[in-house]
Amino acid sequence: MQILIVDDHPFIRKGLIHVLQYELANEVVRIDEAGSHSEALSCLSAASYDLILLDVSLEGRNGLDLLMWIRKERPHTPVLVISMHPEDQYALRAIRLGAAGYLSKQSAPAELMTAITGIRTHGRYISHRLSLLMAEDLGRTGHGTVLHEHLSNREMEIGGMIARGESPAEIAEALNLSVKTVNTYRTRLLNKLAVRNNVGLTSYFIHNNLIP
Amino acid sequence: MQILIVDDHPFIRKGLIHVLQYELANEVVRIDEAGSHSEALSCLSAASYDLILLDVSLEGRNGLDLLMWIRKERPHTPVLVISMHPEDQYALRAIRLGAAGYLSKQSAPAELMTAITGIRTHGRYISHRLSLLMAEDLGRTGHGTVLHEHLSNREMEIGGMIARGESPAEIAEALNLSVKTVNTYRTRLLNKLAVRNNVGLTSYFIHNNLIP
DNA sequence: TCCTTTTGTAGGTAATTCACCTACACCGCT
DNA sequence: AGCGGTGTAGGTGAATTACCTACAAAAGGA
Repeated sequence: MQILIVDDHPFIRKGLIHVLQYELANEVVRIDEAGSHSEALSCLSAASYDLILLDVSLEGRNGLDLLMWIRKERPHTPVLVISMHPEDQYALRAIRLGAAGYLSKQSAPAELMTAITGIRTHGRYISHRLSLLMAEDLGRTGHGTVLHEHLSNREMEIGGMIARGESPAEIAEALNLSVKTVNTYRTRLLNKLAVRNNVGLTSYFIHNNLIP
Repeated sequence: MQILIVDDHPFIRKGLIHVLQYELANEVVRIDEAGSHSEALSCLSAASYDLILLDVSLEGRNGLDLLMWIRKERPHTPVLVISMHPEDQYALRAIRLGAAGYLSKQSAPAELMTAITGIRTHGRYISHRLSLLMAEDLGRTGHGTVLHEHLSNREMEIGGMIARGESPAEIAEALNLSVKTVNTYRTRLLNKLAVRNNVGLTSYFIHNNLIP
């Protein structure tokens, strides 16, 4: 069994490895680690995996686009998304993007194994809480009570960066976009969240726990 | 050697334990884990420790008040603060509150050992980056305990208005000042609070309950 | 499937704001 | 008498914001 762990926190990687090695002691397991988007890409091009554990909050920006990449390029490799946010809107996004499961870092190590077993047998692992979230989400289709559910992934990503204090120029640089484009997203965010400026945006993101 | 790890992410706890056990293999080490404020308190009342590893971002943002408690009740137990934020304002706060060191979760596991050795020999571990931050901070704010303690009334007032989303022009209008003056206050606020822009200012005001 | 909306991208232009610097009166300390 | 912090404000150039337009690709609905 070959597993790839993508997370920019070395200690979390070690923790995951620790648990995996302990729990899968009776199997031949090879675990690779990637601490960044680009490391992940080189691992993926060099080897194939039976499972990828992916942290969505890679290096300040969104790991979801790595998930998208994986889903497109390696559609048969299951991805278990791990997040430091409590089970929340990221979970739904991840699942919609084709993640095989979603686990919060608050989870007990035992749940990791449940998730892995679930993925190996049914190809999916949906925690109880997550299924509730999904049901709720289905029931709400459309007229969202929560403004930010209508944000696209890109908007969410850029919103987070703005709310973390990065300047338009920095964001454009980091994402290889034009400053103009960043500004367009910003405008759309302000509209969708019904706020007037970056300050309102930041309040929104903080109060809704959209940023760490 | 007795170590207490306080972190609400089980995987980070496992990762830390993994590294510690590996690195301190030739010593007798006992490691306790606490996943919350209250678990930490019960560990602390039941045993004494040679070192505490503390995550500042415990659920309700209040890892720092656990630090305060420890400093008051167990002044001789060194606390190494660990955070998922990159080395930033939290670092300074933690150090001011008496932490023996500060480590970000992005750090390499090796740095954990450097930190622990530093703490055991000199009682402190200050990374290079952190020392730069501290110098910068001293040069800027003197020896303030709480950054916003040194805000004048006018600065506080205008800071609040900015953090509530009012534009410079509106503030000037409301207070019968020149936009230029508002801008001067803003600049002074950014310096005193050690933030880069209105977004940082807003985070500061929100997280410090300076606005309703 | 066809039509509409959303999303991702980006250009233009003008208004605002930001960054950084200077200035100066006043107030409270030492 | 002087020093540092506060309240006030001007100047200048850089950056950001505001508001528009545009268009291809994807998604979604009828």
